[in-house]
Amino acid sequence: MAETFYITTAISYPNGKPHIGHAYEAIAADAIARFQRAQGRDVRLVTGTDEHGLKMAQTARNAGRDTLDFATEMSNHFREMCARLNISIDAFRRTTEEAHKDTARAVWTAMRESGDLYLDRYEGWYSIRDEAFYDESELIEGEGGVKLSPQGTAVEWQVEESWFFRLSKYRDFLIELNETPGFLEPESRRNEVLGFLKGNELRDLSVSRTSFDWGVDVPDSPGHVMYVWVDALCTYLTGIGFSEDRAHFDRYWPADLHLIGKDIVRFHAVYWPAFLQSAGLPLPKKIFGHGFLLHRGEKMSKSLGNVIDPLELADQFGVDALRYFLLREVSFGNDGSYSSEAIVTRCNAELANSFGNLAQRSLSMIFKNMGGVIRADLPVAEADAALAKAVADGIADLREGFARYDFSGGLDGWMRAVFACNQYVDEQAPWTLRKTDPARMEAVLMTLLRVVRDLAIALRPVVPSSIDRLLDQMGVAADARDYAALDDAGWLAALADSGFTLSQPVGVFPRLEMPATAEGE
RNA sequence: GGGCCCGUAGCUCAGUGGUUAGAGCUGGCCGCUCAUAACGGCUAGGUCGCGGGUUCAAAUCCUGCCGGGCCUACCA
Repeated sequence: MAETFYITTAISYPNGKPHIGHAYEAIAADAIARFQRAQGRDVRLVTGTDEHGLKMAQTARNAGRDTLDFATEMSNHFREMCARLNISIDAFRRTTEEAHKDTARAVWTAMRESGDLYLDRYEGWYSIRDEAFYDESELIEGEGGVKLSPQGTAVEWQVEESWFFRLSKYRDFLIELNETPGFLEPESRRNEVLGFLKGNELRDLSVSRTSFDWGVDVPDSPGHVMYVWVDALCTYLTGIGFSEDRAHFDRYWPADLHLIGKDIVRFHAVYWPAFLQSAGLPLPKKIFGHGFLLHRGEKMSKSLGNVIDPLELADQFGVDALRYFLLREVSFGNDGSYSSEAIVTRCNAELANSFGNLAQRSLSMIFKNMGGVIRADLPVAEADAALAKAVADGIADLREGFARYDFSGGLDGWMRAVFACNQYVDEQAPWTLRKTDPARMEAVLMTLLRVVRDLAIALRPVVPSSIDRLLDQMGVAADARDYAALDDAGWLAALADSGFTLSQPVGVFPRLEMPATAEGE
């Protein structure tokens, strides 16, 4: 049986439509999932929405809506985004599902049985907006001496009974865990978490609320609902059938990767492992906190009016162009910047001009000069072997890069291979060979067919639907497009024997129009 | 207040002690014409944020400062 690979995105709080950050994370997760499938792994990709909490209940009430109805509508925006962006999710789970509540309760009960939960009183300044308590010292002063949270939201003094989790008990465990190479990446995030863990006595965590009821009921504790993070993080367990299909769960847990934004690293690298350890469950193998996308170098915010709907970008430039751009342009783990011009420039230069045109010119020459006939029996010249080597090296670079979540680096290696192909076309000049040495021309064109096919297969996790349209035209079988196919030296002979011939090719990476006026200034 | 990360060509970035600091894009020149006015070659362009220091040698190590981002704290 194939080795498994379980990856999750963050579980989004759907208090608005998904923004480009959600799209970015989903696309990265999907590229990883498709890459691992291409490597032969048995992959599960899970995402979902975290729909509990006072904010959701209040927003629904203010809109005069039933809370669950409202949450469903908002959640569907996220589900639709995944569909639109071609995110190959195996499950989309909502925290409002009964199966998920069963998961969260089971984890709670296990933590309680470990003696890590106790009932106490929580008093403090509470911000409804942030759903968080703040220490007196954290508050800032607003106009007229009003106390505000560090985020500038209103706070009120609240006293409530609360369950607490003995986080303090896990400090040494968490330090050791986060010091483990590879557990938390990138390095800068790991430094931060270790600084937090080593620099402070960990306070026990308040993990239940009594001030509202829109949440998962705490077992045997009427009036309490679970704290957001106990609830939401358990979605990673729900997603592979924790409370529905234990064999399936056991096959995929622990997760190979929780892909998250840098803003929620602490919940994943500190609270989550402590919860799991307490509940007697294995820990995820890796947490990766990616950076944020900036619009023209500026943070997105509603007040700046530069919030861009990712689906509009997908409509304007195409899903695959958006996917390619985000993975290629941004150094994964760092913040990145995007703009319409950057998308158009990058995609035109690399997808349309360099690779798309390479494919198009190669297939077109085979169609016109060989009648589209495939031949695998032609002699291989030194230049052909050298090109094959260059392409194999570029693909190896891509695979090594992607295995480390270095997408931009991996794609850089892939591009070098594309450049080598275009140089080869120029040097061999098959349009000249057509008159001087037609047999050699055929060998050159078949060499190009081979390398285009390999480059396409390598890139497929990034731009799957475009590549499939290309490989369809090339007669490459739908079940021979993973990385194992790269090692199949006999594919061209098999294709030739099948009698397949190329038709007039149709380009799959069109040049993009530069917007007349820059978007979202 | 403490800590972490970043600041390298117009743009996006690589380069963490050692020859004249690199790549792609953009600009200029030349070539080619199979191809999506695409491709190839050549070329231009940098006080490596700023100032000190260590070293035979620093973009690379140390220190101070400036700018940006982030984490954190019973600063008043």
